[in-house]
Amino acid sequence: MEQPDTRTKLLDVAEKLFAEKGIGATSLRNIIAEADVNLASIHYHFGSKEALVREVFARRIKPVNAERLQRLDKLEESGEQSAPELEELIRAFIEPAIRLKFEEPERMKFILRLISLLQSDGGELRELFTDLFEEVATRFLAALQKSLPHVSQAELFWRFKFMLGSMFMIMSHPPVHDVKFIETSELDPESILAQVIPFLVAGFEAPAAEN
Amino acid sequence: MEQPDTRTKLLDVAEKLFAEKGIGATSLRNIIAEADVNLASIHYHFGSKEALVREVFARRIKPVNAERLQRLDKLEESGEQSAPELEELIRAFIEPAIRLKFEEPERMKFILRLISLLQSDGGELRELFTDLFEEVATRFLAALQKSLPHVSQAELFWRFKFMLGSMFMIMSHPPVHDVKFIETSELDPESILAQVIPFLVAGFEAPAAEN
DNA sequence: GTCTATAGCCGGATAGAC
DNA sequence: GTCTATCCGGCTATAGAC
Repeated sequence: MEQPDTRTKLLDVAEKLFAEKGIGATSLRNIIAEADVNLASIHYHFGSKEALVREVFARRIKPVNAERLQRLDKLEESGEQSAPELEELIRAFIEPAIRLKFEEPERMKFILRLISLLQSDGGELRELFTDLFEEVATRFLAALQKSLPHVSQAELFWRFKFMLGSMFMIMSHPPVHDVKFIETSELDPESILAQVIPFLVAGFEAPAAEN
Repeated sequence: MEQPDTRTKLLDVAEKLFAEKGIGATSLRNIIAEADVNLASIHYHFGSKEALVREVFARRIKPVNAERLQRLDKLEESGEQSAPELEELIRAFIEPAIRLKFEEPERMKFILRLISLLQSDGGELRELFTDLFEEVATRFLAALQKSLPHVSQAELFWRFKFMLGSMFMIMSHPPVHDVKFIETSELDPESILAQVIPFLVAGFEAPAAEN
């Protein structure tokens, strides 16, 4: 059994604690206690708490976004002239995150909660969110526009945001202390995809508002 | 010009700073500095930081949820035997929050960002979220079920969560430091409702997944 | 690369005068 | 109800031995 090095252990523990307690509420001391390493090692490996936070996110998000772009590339290649199908686009965006969440729970169970936290953050974390997602958002918005030419740019923008909202709700499910007013339902990726994809396809295809 | 009392001033400033910097990152000292009151006054009026946080949320959320329930009551009365229309139900849920956000921006501009923060919180704040929303969620889920008898309970639950996700995205719009990859579009409540309602109606009515 | 020790600051909370 | 003064613990960061 390979022992993770200190740097990896720090990232793992930080990720877990950030997801459980929030970033601001997690101190470096909390992290080094649970990782069973020395306080100074965080500064040695990352330089500061802020740099640690950035690395916690980047380590997980970059591969997921790379997969999204790769799938988008494939869709755009194979279609060539005709625009990719809406459902395939949505799936290319949603599925990499969902599959990771449920199929590699040990690796991903914390970070996906954290991303929705990033989104609603009002502070400096927001900038990090933009850095990490700008390319994916731009490319997918353009592809969606080609598949839905009758939807105005403003509408498409909102529908894309609503899609993000649905994804964040999935990502932060189940709540750490489970919400009482709902029954926790199926948690395998297939069921969840089967729930969210038809919902989003119907939403994207909804008739335009007559503004 | 009526001067707000200390208690109100504290709630206002706390709300603003929580939304801007996050709750964990906002200290009581930040708050009393901007409110220009004494440090001890927070403990005098609220007892602790945690109690202040609870009150910041409750003050804003309770009236919105009361309005939602009132509108739901009316829909259920007037329909009597037949179930209320789906679009009306969605509107009764979404509209009170949206209208407040855009029509009373001074009063509501901070708290609505905060609520989406509550939702993605993994810690004790989650409990507060449940306390504040349990009744509304239960009542609306039941009403939606009656209007959509062919949708299974599990599906309805997810679609309800997706609706919350869309609402949170609206609430946290625009991001404090605006995201670069999107153009900020229309910000009046009518346009936004005209975007979100058709999206959600279509999503709720989407054909069931063939699991 | 890892550790101890500590600097120096900021946090929430409270006692007690007014 | 408001204020000052203060307790005491936790925080990030760094210096310097090994």
